[in-house]
This record gives sequence, structure tokens and C-alpha cells, in this order.
Amino acid sequence: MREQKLSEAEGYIMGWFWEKGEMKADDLAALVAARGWKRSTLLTFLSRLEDKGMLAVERRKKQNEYRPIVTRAAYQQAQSKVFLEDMYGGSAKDFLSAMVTSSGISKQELAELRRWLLEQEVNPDV
Amino acid sequence: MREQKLSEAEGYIMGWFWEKGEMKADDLAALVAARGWKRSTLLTFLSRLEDKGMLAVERRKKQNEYRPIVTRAAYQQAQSKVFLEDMYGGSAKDFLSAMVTSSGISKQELAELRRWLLEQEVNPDV
DNA sequence: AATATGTACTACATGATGTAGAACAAACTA
DNA sequence: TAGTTTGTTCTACATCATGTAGTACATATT
Repeated sequence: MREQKLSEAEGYIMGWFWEKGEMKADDLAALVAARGWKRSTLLTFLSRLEDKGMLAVERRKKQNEYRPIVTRAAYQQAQSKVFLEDMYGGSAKDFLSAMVTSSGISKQELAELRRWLLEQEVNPDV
Repeated sequence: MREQKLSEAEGYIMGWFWEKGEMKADDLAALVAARGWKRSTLLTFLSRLEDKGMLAVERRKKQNEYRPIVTRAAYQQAQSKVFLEDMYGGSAKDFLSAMVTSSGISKQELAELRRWLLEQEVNPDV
């Protein structure tokens, strides 16, 4: 039900859904074969993702169809807001400032960021 | 030992250390009285914070002295880097972009941010 | 009807977290 | 100095998230 944080495995799986869209358990199984999960393990994750409100399941006669109902962007945004709030009291500037100070961001990226920000100014469609 | 993520309670306690600096258990106890923790509970947290490398402890005859050895800024920076990497592949621009798109940041803040960024340009002491 | 297939339910170990009692050592006091 | 107080460290435990999977049960096939 609640839209929470995804665990590593869950995030990995959602990554595939965001890339491929709707899938059946077998489609996903093929994609995540590298992890060597047993089928039931995978099904457990899918079930948990449904509980977390990330996937919608269409129960069919043959194989269920799983569809992502939270976009990657929406998830990122939600997590980012929480992070920004928890860590910097919601101040994006403080966040950026910290990144710059600690070289968590390169000069090049900084320049790019500046360019982007200036564009935003021209387009007040925010 | 390892510098990890802080739990809610640990973060709350570190917040006080970052604000007050060095403290004895009693000093802290007074500050966090609202939480209604038993003394041993508080001591457990202090001990765990020491394990996590956040506090240095000077064992005294009377009361131990606890001192923060990771600054708030350092902690924020470390966490931010990890977050940025995990969530946006390290792209601060993508992060900002997401914030703007989702109104996770106000126009006013955006303007402030722009001003700040331009200042950074003038001062290449980054 | 017998068999195969696929999902849901149940289970379990591990690690983090919140919470705290009890043991033990040092200091103070009568 | 022996008893009492004070403070720290150890040990403990319940709960929750997570990774992992067996098994029961329903449905589809043959």
C-alpha cells in the first residue's frame, strides 16, 4: 500500500520495469537471470512491489501481467524531496553548495548546471 | 568503525552534538529529555555512535566526554554523494531538474540558487 | 480425471533499530 | 575501610526490513 523506499533488489527489478514496461513473470525472469533467484523469490519481490504500490497486477488465466504504476521520475522525485527535507531542511541550495564544496560535483558539471539554470529562467513554464 | 548512515535516533542525537559540541551524558540527557529514554538507552546510542565513528569518547574518572568527530557538513556531503550516485547516477543536474519539475523547489529558491551559482563562477576558488 | 503450471501463502535467517536490565568498576561517604 | 552511590559496559530482546524459498492450492492442459 504505502509508497516507500525500495530495497536494493526491488529497485533493481523496478529498473527493468521502467526500461521495458509491462511484463510477465517469465519476461522478467529472463532479464534478471543473472541474480540466480528461484522463481518463488522473484514472485515474492513482485508481490512486495505490488504492496508498495509500485506495480499493478492483472491476474490472467495464464501468466499475470505486471505493470509499473509509479514512474522512475516520480519515484526519484519523491525520494529526493524526502532526502532534501531530511538532510538540508529542504534547501536545494544547501545541497548544491555541499556538493560543490566537497567536490561531489565537477566544474564541468557545475558549468552545465549553470547553463541549464539560465535556460530555466528564460522559460518560466516551471 | 565504519561511517554509515545514521538511524533516526542517532541522527537526532548527532544533531545536538553538532549544535552543542562536546558533551557529557548528562548534558545530552537534559537536551533529549523529551524522548523519555532510560539512561542506558541513551548510553547505547552513544556507544553505537562511537562504533560508527561519529563520536570520540574520552573516558574520565567522573563522566565520559563525548565529542563529535564527523561534522554535520561532512556527514551531509557523504550521504548526498551516495544519494546522488544511487538515484541519479551522480548527476546533480538531473537531481535539480527533478526537483524543479516536481515543484520540490520554489521559484524563489530557484532564483536564489541561480544567484548563488553565478557567484560561484566569479569565485573560482572551488 | 490425471498432470502440469503458475500464484499465493507461509516460513525463516539475518541485520538494524529501539529499548533497557544487570553486571561491574570507580568514587564518595560515614 | 566498608557500604553506598554513580556511571559505563555487556547482554538481551522484540520488531521490522530484506533476501530467500518451500509448499499448498487453483487453474489450465492433455
